[in-house]
Parts: sequence; C-alpha cells; structure tokens
Amino acid sequence: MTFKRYIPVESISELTINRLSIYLRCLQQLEKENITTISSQELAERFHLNSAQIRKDLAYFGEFGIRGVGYNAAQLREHLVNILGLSEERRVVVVGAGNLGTALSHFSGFNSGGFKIVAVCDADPQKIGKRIPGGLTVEDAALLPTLVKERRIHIGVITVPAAAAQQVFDDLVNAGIQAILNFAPAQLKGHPEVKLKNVDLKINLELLSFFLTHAARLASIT
Amino acid sequence: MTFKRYIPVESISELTINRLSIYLRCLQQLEKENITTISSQELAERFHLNSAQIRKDLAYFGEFGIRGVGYNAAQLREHLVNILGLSEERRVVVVGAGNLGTALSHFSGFNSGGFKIVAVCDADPQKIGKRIPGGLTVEDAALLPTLVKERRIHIGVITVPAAAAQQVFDDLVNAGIQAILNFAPAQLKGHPEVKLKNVDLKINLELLSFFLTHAARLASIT
DNA sequence: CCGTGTGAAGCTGTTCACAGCT
DNA sequence: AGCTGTGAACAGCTTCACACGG
Repeated sequence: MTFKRYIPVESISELTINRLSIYLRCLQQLEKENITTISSQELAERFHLNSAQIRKDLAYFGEFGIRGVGYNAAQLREHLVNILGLSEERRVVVVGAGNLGTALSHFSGFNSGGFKIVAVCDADPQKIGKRIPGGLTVEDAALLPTLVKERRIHIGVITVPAAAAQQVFDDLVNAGIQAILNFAPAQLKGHPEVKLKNVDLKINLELLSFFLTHAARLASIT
Repeated sequence: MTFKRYIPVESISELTINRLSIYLRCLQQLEKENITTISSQELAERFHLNSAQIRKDLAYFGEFGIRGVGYNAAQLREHLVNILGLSEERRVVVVGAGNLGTALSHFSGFNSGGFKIVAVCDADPQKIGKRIPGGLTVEDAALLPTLVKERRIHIGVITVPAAAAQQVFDDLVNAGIQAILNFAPAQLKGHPEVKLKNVDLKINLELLSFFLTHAARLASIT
C-alpha cells in the first residue's frame, strides 16, 4: 500500500491494469516453482511479454525492484494484489440466471482470489427459486436494492438478454453498485459515475471468423 | 464481397474489427425498428459511438455510404456480414468440459449468427460420455485430429485449466485448426501462423476491483 | 446543402536507450 | 557489472475539419 506517487487513477490506462493482472498470474506461477527473484528481462522471456513495458507499468505505482538484481517475486506479487485491491473480499451479484449467468455463478475464476458470487437474480418467476450448482438459489431481481445493501455487494454482472440490459444496468446503479461487468451485447448508457466494463464473447468469435476469411497465413497478435 | 481496395489484412487493427461487430449489432437493432437509412452521425448518437470513427472503420473496406444521405441499413449490415465472414457456417470445438466449457457449448451467442459448436472434448475419462444440455456428448480429447477433419472444424475454444492449456493449444494446432479462442489464464506460445485470441474473464473483475479501490467517482470508459 | 470519405493533426500507447543506483 | 526506472523517440489510434460528390 506504499505507492511512491499518488497518480490520478484516470491517467492510468486500462491496458496497464490488465497487464498487472497478467503479471500477477505469472508471479503466482513462479512462486509455485520456488523462484524468489526475477528480472523484467527473464519475466518477459518466460511469458513472452516486453520487459520495458513491465518496468513502465510497475513504475506508475512505485519502485518495486532492486537495481542490478531484479524483483522479489513474493514482494511484487503482494504489491500487485494491493494495487488491484484484491486483498479485500469483493462480493458480486449476477443478474440473469440463464446459461451464462448460471455458469459464471459457479465458475471458479469468479469465486476465488478475492471474488465471491453472493447472489444470483432473475426477473423471470420461472427461474426464481431454482438452485444453482454451488449452493446459491436464484432470487427475485426486484429485491436488488435490498440484496446489495444487506450483502454489501460491490460488483454487478449483467447476463440478461440485450433487450433487458439497459433496465438492469439502471437498476444496479440505483441499487448503489459502483462497478458493473456487462456480458449483454448492448451499448449501455447513462451512468458516467459508475465503472462499466463490457465483455462481448461473441465479438471474439467474429474476430476469428474475420481472420479465417481474410488471412491464409497470419501472425498471431493477442 | 466487393471491397474497394484489397488492403492487407494485417494492416487493419483488431480494434477496428471489434467495432465492426458492434456496428453490426446496432444495424440489426435498427432494422428491427424498421429504420432503413442512417447517417454516421445518427448511428453514433444512438449508440454513443464516434461518427468519424465509424466512417473511417468502414472506409477500410469500401465506400458503402451515399454522400448527403447516409447508409442503407440493410445494405451496410450485409457488407459487415461479408467482411466478418459470417455468411459461411463456422464449426467450433470446445476443449475442456468443465463449468465454463459446458456453459459455452450451449450458450446462444456461440450457436447463432454463423457459429455452431459441433464437438465438446475432454481428456478426463470421468467426463467423456457425459451429455451436455443442447444435445452434444463429451468426447475424448485424444480424438481431436479426427473430429477436426471429419466435422470440418474451423475454430477451437480452450476452456481447460491453465496448466493444461499449452498442451491443448499445441494439439489443436496439430489437428489443423487455424483460429483459437483461449479462456485459460495462460500465456500460450509457439504457433505464430495460427490466430490466437485470449479472453481472461477474471481480468475484468480485477479491473473493476482496481477502480473500486482507487476511484471514488470515475468516468466510465469502455 | 448535407453527409461521406479522407488527409492532417493530435493524442495515446509502446519501445528504445541510457543515466543512475545497488 | 547488471538491472531498474525513465525521458525521448517512435508507432498506432482517434478525432478534426473540410473537399468532394450526390
């Protein structure tokens, strides 16, 4: 939690933050292999990243390395956990108990490393009351404001159909949620004070389709 | 399929391609509302995009608009479908019949608009033979080369744990697959001739966590 | 006269290359 | 001697603003 400079968050790119998550994964793996010290160079080669970029990304938040030596893996991991705010538990509500919503509710990636799905809602009376693998029961989306308050929920995940997404987005914001992950293929509008991240899974398939159509041989850029 | 210029695909950014998918969604919605003609300005305002960017993105592929008027919605949609290669059916194999893999296999977004999951594999004998909602049965991952050939599969989706991902990636490539969507949190290496797109769902939660931690009030940038 | 298509400008993100610290 | 941290150069992406065509 000791950052060298208190740079305004808005000045740090989302790309940088995403890379911090990746660095964190890499460090976790290195620790499993009992590696204690690593240079940006080695880290870059091992996980095919760019060493200058690693150093620059980290430099936004402090001086974590030792010149002439490199970084202490455990220490750097700890710093990244703090920067990303993963030391504190984040309770999540999933709205939309369809296929995807149900799957994400018991997806290990969404129930580990600081995150925990504590509620799954739907507006469809047919779905309310249904048990979900993992132990949760689908609750009435109309109860969102209560749920958010009582279970101190920080993050909302939207997995309803596109047509219902804007309404759910508004409801989540009105219920007091500050950060929302939207899986619906809809252009949501209207709450600049809330952090909204759109993830459209189908876009990725369409991207691949584009490359299959236009490129016989093509370098992999990810 | 009549593109003004045959620009090398590599010169077009992934960002542009992703936006084309978004424009396609928007046009589909407009058609539902029986709107036949739309200007880049209107399109931008309606879906909070940038009008100059819309025009520039489209201009890579041809001149689809009418000066002084705008674009014909149906025509432009058709162009986008062709550009993205969505008129041809794309058969998909999902490797990893865990939570996420199973969910994606019957996820509507992965079984519509030109895409169709035609096989789900796993190496775990416990999972092989299990039925999946939607009609598929989990098959042995060892049969990948045969499956890919017989069902003429174009796209592979990796939903195995991180530790197994590199092996599956290699196997998919060796089986002759040209485009791969990887959901495992692993830095895959080694096949520059194949198009690889990484999607890490947890990164998105971590991004939200970062903003919750550092920003009390913050503009939504997506 | 209006909106597209597009050079040019401006901005953001990445990579280079080296000074400075250990 | 070696690697970090960082200004400066470079590359890529977005936005502006207007000439041109309908």
